[in-house]
Amino acid sequence: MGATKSEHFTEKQNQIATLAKALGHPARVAIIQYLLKVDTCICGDIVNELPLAQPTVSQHLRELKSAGLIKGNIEGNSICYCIDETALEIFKQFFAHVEVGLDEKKKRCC
Amino acid sequence: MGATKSEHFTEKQNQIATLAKALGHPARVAIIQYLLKVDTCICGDIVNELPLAQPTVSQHLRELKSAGLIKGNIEGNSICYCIDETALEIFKQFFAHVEVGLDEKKKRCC
DNA sequence: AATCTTTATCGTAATATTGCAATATTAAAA
DNA sequence: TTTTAATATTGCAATATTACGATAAAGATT
Repeated sequence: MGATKSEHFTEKQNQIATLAKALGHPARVAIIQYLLKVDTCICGDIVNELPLAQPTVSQHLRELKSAGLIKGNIEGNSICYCIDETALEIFKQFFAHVEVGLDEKKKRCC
Repeated sequence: MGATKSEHFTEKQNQIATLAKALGHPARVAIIQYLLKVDTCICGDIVNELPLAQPTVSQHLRELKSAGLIKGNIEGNSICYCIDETALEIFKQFFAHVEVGLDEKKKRCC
């Protein structure tokens, strides 16, 4: 026990959950917001921006990357991280579905 | 160590992270989808729908509720759970900001 | 080549999450 | 009022996450 039973859920449900989970930490929200704000996106800048140690930030970046929310390009010495729009598209699509579902629900019980 | 350092982040960042974290499990995604699909929303139905034991589902419902994504109304013997649209509104707003941010970013490096 | 800079990885401690059996709670039904 | 039905809570084991110091890796600079 303790491990999520992903195999019992649909691929789509797991996909949304993975994306949401990746965004489920304030540091990772902050990273996404920072990447949106600045024009350049060097990893070191992110480390300086966040109130966390470098290895911790590196770990958060890896999680965002493995979830597909960001991508990283090696640029000489340093690494350039950017938002990956495809993941955001999936997210957006899910919320669009939610919206439609809510509109179609006539009977509101709560 | 081990605990998230929420105090170092903005209220907004923590709010988004909390919502995303609540959605960061396939069972909880499935619950939201189920609530959108059905007209009635009795807790027992959710338990039957999910491949998890009743206490586990109850726990997931509590997490969704404490994050503000759903609300529960006592209805006689049973409990009626529904989606709370205000939380979804916050989420939607965040993604709208992301969208704007992406559009304004001219320099794409990755 | 030696050093510096930048980022990743390892190891590990603290804490949180997931899942469920057992049990409690509360309201309906008999 | 006993029984049944529906949810919640407790307690606990397994696993995952968070954070960071120490260290590694790899390109840049001198």
